[in-house]
Amino acid sequence: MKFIDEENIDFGIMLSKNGLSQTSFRKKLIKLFHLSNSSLSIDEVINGLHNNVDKATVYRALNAFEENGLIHKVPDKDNLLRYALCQKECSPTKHSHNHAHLLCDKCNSTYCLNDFKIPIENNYNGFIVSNSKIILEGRCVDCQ
Amino acid sequence: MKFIDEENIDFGIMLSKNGLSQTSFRKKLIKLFHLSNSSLSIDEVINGLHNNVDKATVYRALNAFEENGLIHKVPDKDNLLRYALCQKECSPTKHSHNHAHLLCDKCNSTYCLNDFKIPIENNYNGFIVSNSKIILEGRCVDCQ
DNA sequence: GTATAATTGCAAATGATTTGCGTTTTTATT
DNA sequence: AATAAAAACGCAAATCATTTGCAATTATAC
Repeated sequence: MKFIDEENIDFGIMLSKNGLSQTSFRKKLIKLFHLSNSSLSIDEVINGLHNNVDKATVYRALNAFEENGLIHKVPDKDNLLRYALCQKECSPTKHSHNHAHLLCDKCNSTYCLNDFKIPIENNYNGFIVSNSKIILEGRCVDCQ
Repeated sequence: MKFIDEENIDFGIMLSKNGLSQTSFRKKLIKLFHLSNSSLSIDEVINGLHNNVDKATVYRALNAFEENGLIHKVPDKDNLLRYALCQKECSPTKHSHNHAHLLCDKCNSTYCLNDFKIPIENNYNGFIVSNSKIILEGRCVDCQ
């Protein structure tokens, strides 16, 4: 449950700020993510947008959103991509997702564990870490 | 670098112990993983097996190995699957990969951080965690 | 050894994601 | 607010990793 009043967000301006064109489709798309409190699969995105939308357009928009730091990808248990809003600290040039995702292996719901801080170093024996993906698989409350 | 003397391992018996048939192909395949100290992509597997092998057969064997707890899958930065040997504590019924993978985003080399113990709980607000995937992306020593 | 079950190899199917391209919408400029 | 340039859209077709069907071969169990 998010406690942001979505009514007060101007999604068009949000898109512009991130270097993306304001189209009615993309405004609906970014709003959909803000209304959802977990990640979305392609099909969930398409179902969430009542009107009939073209998958290629959705994929292109999702990739544009990702390249511009608005969303990021999370693979589910079958390695299919899901998409989730980025944290505030993301920017077009640097994605930082140093937080865990809880992924239900039954219903595929995803939740961000924003307060879960993993003690990750920058350097492991000379390997330089620039990004981390932590996925905790299991069962959500509804699926146990 | 692994310090196991691969000459002393009977890969046929290893397969049988894990409920897999001993075929000459599968013995070569499990040996290839033991000789490698990182994860392998499909193409790396096929190149590693001199003889010409059928991709479908490789995929089937890899899936069988995974179902029987010998290997597990790690997605690379493009979400393509790579395959890596399981730790000792894996069994056919339960995969436990509570360790991190270092994944070079240039050359796709993968390394296990076996001594990296992440403080993961069993339960986050009612979500029951049964498995964790931690992927640290960055640059390996050779690619910096 | 022989029968049953599993694996192999080949070709074809599947399914998610991407691409080409002509049309429409947005952005930047006057 | 008109217009030219750039980006996005929508449709169909292409791509590419992975899976599946099936007949032939090999392994396992009795």
